[in-house]
Amino acid sequence: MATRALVSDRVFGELCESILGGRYEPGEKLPTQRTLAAELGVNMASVREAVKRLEQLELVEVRHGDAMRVRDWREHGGLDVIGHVLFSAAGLDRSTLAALLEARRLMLAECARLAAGRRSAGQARRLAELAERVPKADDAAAAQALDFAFMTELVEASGNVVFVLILNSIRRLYFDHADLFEGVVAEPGLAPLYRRAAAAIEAGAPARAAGALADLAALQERGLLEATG
Amino acid sequence: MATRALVSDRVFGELCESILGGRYEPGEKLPTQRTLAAELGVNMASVREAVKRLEQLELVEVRHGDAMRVRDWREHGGLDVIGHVLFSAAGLDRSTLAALLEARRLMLAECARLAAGRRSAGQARRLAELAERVPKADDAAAAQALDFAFMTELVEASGNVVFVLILNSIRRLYFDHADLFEGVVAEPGLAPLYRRAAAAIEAGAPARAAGALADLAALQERGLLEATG
DNA sequence: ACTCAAAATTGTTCCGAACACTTCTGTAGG
DNA sequence: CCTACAGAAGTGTTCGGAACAATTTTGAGT
Repeated sequence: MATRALVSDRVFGELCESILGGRYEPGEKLPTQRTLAAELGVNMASVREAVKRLEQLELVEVRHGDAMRVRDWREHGGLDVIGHVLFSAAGLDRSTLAALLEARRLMLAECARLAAGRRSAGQARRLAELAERVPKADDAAAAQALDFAFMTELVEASGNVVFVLILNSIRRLYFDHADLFEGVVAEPGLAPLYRRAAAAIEAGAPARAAGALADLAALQERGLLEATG
Repeated sequence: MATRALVSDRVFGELCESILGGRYEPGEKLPTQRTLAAELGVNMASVREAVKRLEQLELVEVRHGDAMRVRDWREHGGLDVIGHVLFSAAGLDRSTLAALLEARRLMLAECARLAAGRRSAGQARRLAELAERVPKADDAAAAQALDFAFMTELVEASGNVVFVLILNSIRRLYFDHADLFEGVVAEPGLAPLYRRAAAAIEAGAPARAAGALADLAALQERGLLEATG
């Protein structure tokens, strides 16, 4: 039984789209909370809960006694905003997708470089195992899950918590819209690259590890951009 | 006139510390909203607003009809969580700071590489200008502001919106705790590196640009870690 | 034209109630 | 004895209204 969507979530979604969709200029006043509640036919408390989330994302600025104002997400928004600009009402934004994949590729390559110097024995073993299992996955969903498990282990092995958190932000997009990301595992020729990466990390060869990950991610990138284009 | 802290902000802060401070195991039930409201002596609506922010950060999972449960921030938390783990109640976490600076260095180097191939004429000019102005800053605060302006322009020139958003997440730490980050501009010998970086980007030399930024960031990193150690 | 107090506007917090969903419990039926 | 189901209990969700606090606007008085 699909539980009914929360009222505050609906309000959040509407405001999010209005702001990210450019229906408000940065600095422009938002309608008052009372007005929003009346227009949307909901209680003011629900509006406030939605506003608190927008405030957490730094999409709006609220000042007691004054109006709420929208902020320039490109200037103040954090990484968690990316999902909302990738999938706006207008559909998938391909230039944002390209940027996302490029950033992913560069960061994973750097993580591989770090991992080659820091990975524990267990991490090296698990990476090797996952590299073998990814190509053997039954369907796209399983392959995606294994691919992400591989990347998660890789980033974990880099020993840098910041990259871990960045990957977490990306993971949400990956799984919330799994169908759109099937392309990352669709390309043939990926299997040897997983193995090359795992081997280089186990061998403690930073440059080779980074190269392998860059190649792997670039191939996934190509496949995905073609699939969605 | 410092406006009094909001009730929901106070609740948010307390819960945030409890969760990030490890006072709850991942998956453990949180007290009920009614209980929290009673214990903290506040209204339930204020608790809910705080919870919505925690939910946005994916620090808690709320299920209608069931209890609220804390999530493992290391597994689900996005980049925006970093600030709360860097500055917990126990003070500044130096290992997290080291990770942050390392990730910053690697990403800025990659941004410089991209920028060398994509920067507009105006961006190249502004980078060169900022490179000249940074060393001439009157005090630490001004130097920090110029340093960040330089990095902002650099990331902007990389043409990748994901890196822009990541930098935004980092900027908050930078400015909300400006005193702790004075070290980034304290090191002598930074001035020529800014110029080298700007020149390489203007010349369209990716490898040189990446190298210059890596050196620059590494020097800042050293200065900051020494200053806070 | 300027100053300052009052009014209007807007966000903030509170209270109490009703509703919706999940889990627990105890009873009836097998 | 065990299962299945209805009811009770527990918890999050939404609502309506009221009072409070901070800012902005207004207007009277100088």
